[in-house]
Amino acid sequence: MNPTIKDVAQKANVSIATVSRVLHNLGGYSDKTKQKVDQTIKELKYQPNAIARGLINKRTQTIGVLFPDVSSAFSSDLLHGIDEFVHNHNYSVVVCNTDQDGKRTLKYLQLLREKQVDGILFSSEALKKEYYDLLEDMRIPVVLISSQTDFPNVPYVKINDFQAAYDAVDYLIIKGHRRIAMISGTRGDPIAGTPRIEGYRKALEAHGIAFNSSYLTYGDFMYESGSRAMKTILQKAPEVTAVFAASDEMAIGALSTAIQHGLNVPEDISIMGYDDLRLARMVNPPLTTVRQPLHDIGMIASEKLIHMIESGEIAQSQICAHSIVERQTVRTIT
Amino acid sequence: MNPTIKDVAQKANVSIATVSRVLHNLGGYSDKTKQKVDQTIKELKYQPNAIARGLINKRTQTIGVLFPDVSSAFSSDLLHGIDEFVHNHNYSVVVCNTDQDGKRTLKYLQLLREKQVDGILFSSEALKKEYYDLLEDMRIPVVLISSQTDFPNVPYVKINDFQAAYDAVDYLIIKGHRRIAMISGTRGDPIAGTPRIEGYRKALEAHGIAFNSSYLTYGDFMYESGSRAMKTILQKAPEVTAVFAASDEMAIGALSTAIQHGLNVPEDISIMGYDDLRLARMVNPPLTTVRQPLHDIGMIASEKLIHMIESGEIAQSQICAHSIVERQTVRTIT
DNA sequence: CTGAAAGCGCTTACAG
DNA sequence: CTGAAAGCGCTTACAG
Repeated sequence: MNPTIKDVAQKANVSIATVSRVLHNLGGYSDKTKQKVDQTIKELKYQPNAIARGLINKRTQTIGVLFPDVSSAFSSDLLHGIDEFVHNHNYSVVVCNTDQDGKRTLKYLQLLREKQVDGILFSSEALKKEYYDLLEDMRIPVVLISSQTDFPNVPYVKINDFQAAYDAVDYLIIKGHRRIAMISGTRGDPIAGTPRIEGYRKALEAHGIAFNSSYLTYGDFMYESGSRAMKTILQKAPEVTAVFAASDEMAIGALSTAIQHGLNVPEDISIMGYDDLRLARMVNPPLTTVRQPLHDIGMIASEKLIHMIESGEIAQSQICAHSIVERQTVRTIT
Repeated sequence: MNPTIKDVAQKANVSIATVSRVLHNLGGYSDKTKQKVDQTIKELKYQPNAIARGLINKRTQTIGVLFPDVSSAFSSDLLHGIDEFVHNHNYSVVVCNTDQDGKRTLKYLQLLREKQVDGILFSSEALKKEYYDLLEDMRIPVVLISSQTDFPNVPYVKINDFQAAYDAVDYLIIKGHRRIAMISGTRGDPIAGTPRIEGYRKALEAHGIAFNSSYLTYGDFMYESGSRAMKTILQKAPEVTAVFAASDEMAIGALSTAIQHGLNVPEDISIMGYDDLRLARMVNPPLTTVRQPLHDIGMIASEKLIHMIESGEIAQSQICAHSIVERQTVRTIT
């Protein structure tokens, strides 16, 4: 078996207490003992057992991360930021893929509790009362990512979805578009759905453009749904000059469909996305979109969570800045 | 604090040994005690502490996963398969992003050792002696994903890279192409580099086409490098009718560059990728590519690892089937 | 059918 | 400066 603290204590002729002390630079030992201990640690290739340590410290130095879909580009950008920050601060991350399935979410929350994670990052899903209650019970900090809640003590980090959508549509209008369709995300989604629709409507309104309900379609944020929505738009509202999609994936689905229907983008129709995934730069033409700084959001959320873990204080929610990234899918109408 | 086994024992008027027994359905207690215990567990909302359990069982029910880049589409497809299998078998996964940096790899391996993971999934990187030695020391099973090794007792799961590249180029040749360029991955990469180049060369050879060294360029698997390589090809070898890239990202980079240079794909130039990421379907035109079943590879590797953990046996390596996915970036030359 | 006790590998007062 | 001992929350022989 791997050597334990006992083994090094024996070999170095000291007590395990002393070994523990030099391990943690706690002082209270002579230089000579320190050297002896350090050396036997090396000889034995001793590495402390984090599990034993966790049991006694009631800290596992690990945080749990819940994603609705780990394999989405959205999640992986976030995960990258999270992983970076978390590892640099001596924590590890265990990931759970909830598959936007309420049952699994609850199951995973329980699992994370058993594994005694020190905190939880909860992404892209509304925090149901059921979850909140369990979380309360667990007495560990949580921070929400790209989501929002009114429950006390659970901070979130996200962009202002209303404003971002507003700005996107405003941008389109300023470019001369007036007949603008929207491909929204999941109908009724309180975070990434409704507020973005509101932004769309208010931007139209601010420019005196009447809202046309046949210009509003729904998808589920994924590529295929963007394709489908675009077909509907092309069929029912061919006069539209621009479409704003509530996710890059849907925008790209719309792009493909437009091209397959023989349209040129942006000459015949303009398309604008939402997210600025790595994807957005890769398609042809490169997608104009509103950027969520996902990597940063992941880092900031991690920072807040770790701060809460270590200080016991409640972190403030944070609204990150979005921006419009101009590429080549929107044309100016004169 | 959360209730412990002691709390339920007290409240149920039994010993902790008995609680533990009913927890594990070990038998050796009356129906009445079982009921009493079950009920107090519910009342107290008791959940066992996996850390304490791990300490004594020397099993943490968690596996470590090392990726060179968690945020790549490649890794996330893999991760999805891994997460699915692993959670269904009562394990959790902690992910580590090595950033293709040897130092971090070693550091993470050590971290995973401290955290006492039961096994490790090591992805997309060559297993250096240094890593192997440490892994030996740790005495836990490892399986390699999309990689390969001669070290004993470490199985891998991947596709046959030589054959897959061969088949891709063979496909292109059968479609009538003879002047075929290749955008290889990292020069000297023993897994995803050299074998794919060999496949390219052998396929040409088998059809009596001379290898032209100016048709072979190098990238690093990423989008930007594919763009750059394509520029070189367009400039130095404009007579080329098809390009085979060793990753979808590079293929898509090449695609974008071709289009930006005013070429039509596949009319003016054909492009073929490698991987079949979700991306491949999303671009325009949709990318013809060689498919690696990444989700399945993730699941199979997880299955092998867990089998090794639980049985102590060494799993067999496995070569998964690749296939050619015909989409719209390759034309037939007659 | 049930409980007392040892022990997993650590940390941390406490005493000297 | 150093060590003996208790204890973290469990599991598992062992004894009855």
